[in-house]
Amino acid sequence: MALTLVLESGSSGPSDDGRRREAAGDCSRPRERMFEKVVTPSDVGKLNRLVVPKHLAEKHLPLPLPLPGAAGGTVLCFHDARGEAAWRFRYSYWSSSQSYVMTKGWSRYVRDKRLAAGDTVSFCRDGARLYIDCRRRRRPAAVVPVPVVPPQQQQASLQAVQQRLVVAPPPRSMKEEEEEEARSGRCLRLFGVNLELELEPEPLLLLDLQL
Amino acid sequence: MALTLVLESGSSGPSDDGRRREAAGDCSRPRERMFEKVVTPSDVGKLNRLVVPKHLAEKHLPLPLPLPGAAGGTVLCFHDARGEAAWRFRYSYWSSSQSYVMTKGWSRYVRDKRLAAGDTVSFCRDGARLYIDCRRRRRPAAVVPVPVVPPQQQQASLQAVQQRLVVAPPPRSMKEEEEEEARSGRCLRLFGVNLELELEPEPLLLLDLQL
DNA sequence: TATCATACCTGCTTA
DNA sequence: CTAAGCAGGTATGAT
Repeated sequence: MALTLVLESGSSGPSDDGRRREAAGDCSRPRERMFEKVVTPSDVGKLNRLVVPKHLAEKHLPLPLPLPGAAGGTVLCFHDARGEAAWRFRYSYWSSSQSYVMTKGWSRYVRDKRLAAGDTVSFCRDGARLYIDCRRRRRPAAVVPVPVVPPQQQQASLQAVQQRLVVAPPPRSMKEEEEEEARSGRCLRLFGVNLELELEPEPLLLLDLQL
Repeated sequence: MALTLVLESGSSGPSDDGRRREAAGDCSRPRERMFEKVVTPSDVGKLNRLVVPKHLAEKHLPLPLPLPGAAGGTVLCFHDARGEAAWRFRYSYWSSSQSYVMTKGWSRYVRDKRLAAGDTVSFCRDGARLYIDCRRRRRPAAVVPVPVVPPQQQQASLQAVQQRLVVAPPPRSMKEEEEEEARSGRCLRLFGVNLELELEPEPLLLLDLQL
């Protein structure tokens, strides 16, 4: 269950491009931007693979060996936008479907980042170093305008909204997830609730509340 | 639909081990018993492979070459419990899943023996000679005790029971199936009904009635 | 083109 | 909690 809260941002005017990208998880810090993809349901589903559009793959990524089996393909190592973690994906060409795919390791990324259809993954490079990052799409959930209220009343407002929600089964390790989210900067912990964070073109603060 | 009939055995005292094993399809005639496996749906399905539990494989079977492709694996030749037929299976180690498998040839065995999930395959050896045998699982159907009745009343009893059963769709070739079953000694044709045969530790005659 | 066979892969499950 | 085993898959070449 997801709910989008729209709060008026305290900042005035359009935010600068760099800060917005940073908060949105776009990998603009590394030098060379390669490509992005808005992931499909298949990319984040049970097929455990990401299809890399052919023209992008051939333009930006090293050619994987077209051999079948373990001899074929390549293992690509991507760094997190913060350079902390490394993600290893098997990268192959599937001759049957004439397409380039990330296979092994991809499903873990989907799970760890809780990637959903419509989200965007972006690939960058800094010399030989590869980077991956992702950002949430704007959810098509109902937008609930929340009036700006004094801080002492905010908790009460959130609780009122929460009471209208059905709580989904909790993830395996709540603590782990919260910590990961907090570190990634894509989640804001507020009033004991993890809030997903997105910045819009408009000077709004969009909070995706995942319960 | 399956029904288990329990009849008191005419023989007195515990039956001798050899005869019981023989009737159950266990390969006790060859000297050294290796291991058994209750086959899973995957083992008899379209994956065309039998997973050999690792500890059993490493204890009893020769180490297959761990190379991929035709260079890897071994071909193992198994004799029927009667020593008549020989079954050749490719035996490999799949490093990706860390498991030992019988591949090529296995699906033919499944088909020829009409092996189903829950059935048991047993592997034995007599020196260098390898044996394979299988037996039907005991169906998890309700056990219906049938009192011992004079032979002239038995047919009537069975018919009375049959009337309470729902008849499942017939197998592909009934005649072929009956002949195969009769030859294998794993089925007893009685009153025009094929009965699967198992012997229990108790001096009971257990009949699995498959309708 | 359909089917089979090999070799990959992965989420559960459990010790 | 972690790691390993394995049941159940997919991908793709061979036939």
